[in-house]
Amino acid sequence: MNQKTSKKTSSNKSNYHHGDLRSALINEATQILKESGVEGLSLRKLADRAGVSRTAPYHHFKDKNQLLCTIAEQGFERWQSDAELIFNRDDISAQQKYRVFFHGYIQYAADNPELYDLMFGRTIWKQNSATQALKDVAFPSFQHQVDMTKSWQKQGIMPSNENTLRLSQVTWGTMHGIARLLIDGIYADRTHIDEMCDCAVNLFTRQLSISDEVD
Amino acid sequence: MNQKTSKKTSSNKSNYHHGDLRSALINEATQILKESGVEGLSLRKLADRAGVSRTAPYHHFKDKNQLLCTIAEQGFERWQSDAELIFNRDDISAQQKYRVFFHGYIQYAADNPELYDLMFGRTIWKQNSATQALKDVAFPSFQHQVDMTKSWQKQGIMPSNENTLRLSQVTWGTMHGIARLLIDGIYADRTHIDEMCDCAVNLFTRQLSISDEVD
DNA sequence: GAGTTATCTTGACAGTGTCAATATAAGCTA
DNA sequence: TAGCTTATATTGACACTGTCAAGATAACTC
Repeated sequence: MNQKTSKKTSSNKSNYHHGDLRSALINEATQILKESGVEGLSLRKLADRAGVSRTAPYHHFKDKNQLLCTIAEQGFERWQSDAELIFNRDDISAQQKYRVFFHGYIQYAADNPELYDLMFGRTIWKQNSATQALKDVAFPSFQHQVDMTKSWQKQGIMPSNENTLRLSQVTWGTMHGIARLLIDGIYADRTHIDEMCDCAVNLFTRQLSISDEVD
Repeated sequence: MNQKTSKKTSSNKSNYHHGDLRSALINEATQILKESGVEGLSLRKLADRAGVSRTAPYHHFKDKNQLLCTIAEQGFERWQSDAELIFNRDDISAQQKYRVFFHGYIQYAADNPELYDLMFGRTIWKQNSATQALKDVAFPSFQHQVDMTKSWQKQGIMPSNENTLRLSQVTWGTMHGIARLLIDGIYADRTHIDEMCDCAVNLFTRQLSISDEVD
């Protein structure tokens, strides 16, 4: 399929109007992002790929930031549905669930490095440029992590003597840190991801049977 | 001091040659970085601030990346000397040293957010653009973390049943993750830094007196 | 069929990194 | 001191970037 001619069924009168430019832009942008990161995603290249002029995207997104936020939104939604699947499993113990969740988080980041960078990176958050729509998806996702931590503490999987908020910040921080070191190219070797995750989970959940029994 | 006139003692014949442009550029660039991050650091603005033409910096740095690597180098050197001070203390126990080290790491990141981002961020590492000089400072710094972990295990501060490399990756990952969440604007509230650090240190070093005694 | 609105276009501007060609002056050698 | 070499700085240019303003086109509404 080439861009200029087959917008609508090829013999159509005109393609001055694209028809479904907004979603075409999102798809194309997600693709470019995957290929070359935020740095490689320019609106002009994007417009070109979609077969429209440079400024056409501005009729669907206020600016580049708004487009990026929209893509990040989708990233959160996808991760959240992945996580749901894990939490809803009833074939494994709660402790195993935590382990799978941890692995799943890192795997999601490793599988979608550029998307993860967009979701949690400074491009959006540092300059405080998250749209309301993005916040509405992201904040509950953060909160969910806290809720789950509380539940893991209650179930005796995590130490109950630590403050829940601090504990969830630390455990999330660990996942985030490992993810970042991986996707930013500092841990080059990805074959040890699983071992790293296991090690972390061991540290957070070990020895509970000895000294941190549920009350 | 203003830029154009007081390059050399003010009544000097000419200022076609700056005299010490290289270090002037590094200083000015470090300042701009601190104020507005990598995104806000342009070579043209930098040259302007230093009172030279746009392309003058290219006689001292091959390109923008090389300048950034030089600044990152200094960041590693400064952190390393900070860390040395901690490790050389003999007024506190080894376990307390680890706690101070952890807090110190996060504090360094929080105090120099943009520098930390440059040192450990994707700008340099993701595109594999670190200069040899930078690698020569950074890699030993990473390795040092592993060596210290081994020593902490031997001293019974950290669990000795975990693989040293994995353990150091996880503990470093945790520090890095907390640092990143802070400097990228995701943990807005910095008043809880100390509590977070304490929580993490507790998790990594707790209960050793019970079940993980040194052999 | 006329008018409104959504969509898309070209033109323009200021900003970026970086190359090539040129100018200046400092340093070295004879 | 004169002349040559080399380090340093300059202007001009190019290809990019995000984004605004003004105008063209076509779809939707009455």
